[in-house]
Amino acid sequence: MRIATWNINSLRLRIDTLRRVVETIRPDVVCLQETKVRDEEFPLMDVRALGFNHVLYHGMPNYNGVAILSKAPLKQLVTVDWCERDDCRYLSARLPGGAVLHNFYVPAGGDVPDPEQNDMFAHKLRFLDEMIHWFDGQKPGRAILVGDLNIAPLETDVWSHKQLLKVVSHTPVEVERLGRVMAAHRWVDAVRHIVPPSQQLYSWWSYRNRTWPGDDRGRRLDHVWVTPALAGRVKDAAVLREARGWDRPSDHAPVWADIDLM
DNA sequence: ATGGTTGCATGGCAA
Repeated sequence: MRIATWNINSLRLRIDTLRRVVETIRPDVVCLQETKVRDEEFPLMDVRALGFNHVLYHGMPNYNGVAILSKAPLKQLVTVDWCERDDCRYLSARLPGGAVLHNFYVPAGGDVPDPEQNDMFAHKLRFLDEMIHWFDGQKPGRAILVGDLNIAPLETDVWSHKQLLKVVSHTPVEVERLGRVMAAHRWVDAVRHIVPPSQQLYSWWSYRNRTWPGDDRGRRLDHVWVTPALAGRVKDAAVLREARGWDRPSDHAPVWADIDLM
């Protein structure tokens, strides 16, 4: 099964780009973040026309919003409100074969990496703490976690480790928290299982760097993880980097992995 | 050090 994750930055604006992503990657399941559409206005017919007849979505006006698009039937699982607010950052489903799929949109955290000064950064850390406790209380089993985690954990996940140590997304406090989320459920980084950690790999490039891909100042914020039971079943994975160079792109590129779930 | 761009929705906020 090929599973893709993409922060689309407005589903309605980029439905044609989604079609191009689907034609290029040919995924069985697509997990979206930042759909930016309330449920009443979700473009269900357009999504079905792309071949996804089984669709879960959870959206709100203006911000956030997640969706899971699938060719095969899904079973929707209980939803969770993170940090006591329903701000549409999470959906989960059971896939054919029984594996659980989690789709996350972790808060970006604002600009100042200090929870005392910046409520958005405090929210990000609290969200990660809740993920730690949530996964700590569950048996790993067969599960897949994807999404925009808004953290680039490895030195090779950013264009300059040294220059980003104090930049939100790559600060030691966030990387340490994300490491504890991984440890809580013994998550394995499926993409780094395929692309060696020695190799630079990014999935996001700021809109503010107008020269893409010239200086290639990217970060790997989007992830696919699997539990140990599935680690040996990850057959391939990549970032669709070229999508960042398409007309009117999202600032994130899609990330996908092939996982043998049978 | 600062400002740079985008989307949603029409002012300013979050990314």
